[in-house]
Amino acid sequence: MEPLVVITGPTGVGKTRCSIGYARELGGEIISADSMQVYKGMDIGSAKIKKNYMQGIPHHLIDIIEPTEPFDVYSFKEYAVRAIKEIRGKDRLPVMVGGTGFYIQSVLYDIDFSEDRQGNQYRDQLLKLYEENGAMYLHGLLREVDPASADAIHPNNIKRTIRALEYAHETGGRISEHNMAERQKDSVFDSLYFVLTDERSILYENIEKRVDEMISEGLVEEVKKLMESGVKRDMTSMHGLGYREIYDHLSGEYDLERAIYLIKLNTRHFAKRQLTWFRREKNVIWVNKSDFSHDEDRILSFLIQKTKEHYDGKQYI
RNA sequence: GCCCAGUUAGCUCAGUUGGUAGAGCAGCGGACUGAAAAUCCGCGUGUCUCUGGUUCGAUUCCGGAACUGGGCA
Repeated sequence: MEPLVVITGPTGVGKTRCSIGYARELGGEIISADSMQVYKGMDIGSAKIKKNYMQGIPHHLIDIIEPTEPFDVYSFKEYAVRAIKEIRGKDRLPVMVGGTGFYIQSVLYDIDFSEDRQGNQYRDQLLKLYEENGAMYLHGLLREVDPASADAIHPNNIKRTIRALEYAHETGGRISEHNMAERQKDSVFDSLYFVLTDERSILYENIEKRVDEMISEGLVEEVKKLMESGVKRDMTSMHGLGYREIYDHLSGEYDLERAIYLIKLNTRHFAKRQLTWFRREKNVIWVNKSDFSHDEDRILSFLIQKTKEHYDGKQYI
């Protein structure tokens, strides 16, 4: 099996900083596992690493598409698998760094998303049905084709209801059965999964600080520019934290102070959700920064030591 | 100094005709397999400021104190 290191954790914990030293020490290249850093022109709000901080370490999957384009796990997986092959071709160590747990999972477990899709006609049709008849109606449709999914998905969760219906429509099968099968899979890589974390209160303080920094670095200007270049509120890129709140502020929904409050709040909620996700992942190595007195060097040597133990005797590093 | 009003969850407040209390937000927990920084679900965490009194029983009624806000001096 091919090696793959994952360095993840809640937003603002310091993944990016940590990853540079790590990759440098082990001859690695970084694959960003981040749903927003793929977009060009979205630098400040996505906390994208600056070129001069990369220290020559190659970074993949950053700035690969326009903010007007859609992006999803399926695309991510395709790009990521290609990048891993390329890195292994150079006999270097792929290090996946980022906070999008779902994206990491798709690669690690080689989740099958079936064929590429042409357009969203059926999805739009379902959305219309929902708008006209409500959530219960849509959920009722799901119950007809896939009762197990109907039991598992709350009627209010329109997105997942639509996806389950879409799956049935496209494949003729049931997504509940598909999911169950996918869940049985083991990692297809010889992987090492690190989750950086910290005490909740420190995490939240970091988030607040970081949001203030983003504002003073010009987040509002960045969003203004995106709006001028034709980015719309319902595009995937505008689902990004910080972007949507500033977008709404610039559209006159509320003042900047309120926008900043909301960014901080929503980012805290997000960090919490990330932790819930990682708690569920199997075989992860938790690295609580408080256990290392926040000493970056100690944390780095711990990661490196763990890596050497894990890949001991193998050629990767 | 005097006169009002207030003091209940982390915050803003509701309420109990006397039987130890509940909303919103915050917070916490969870789900997630083609939007995932998305989407959705669940959970009250409390010396009812303190202190006497009346009462079987006081967060609630009465007295006093403290603090906060406003007014008059």
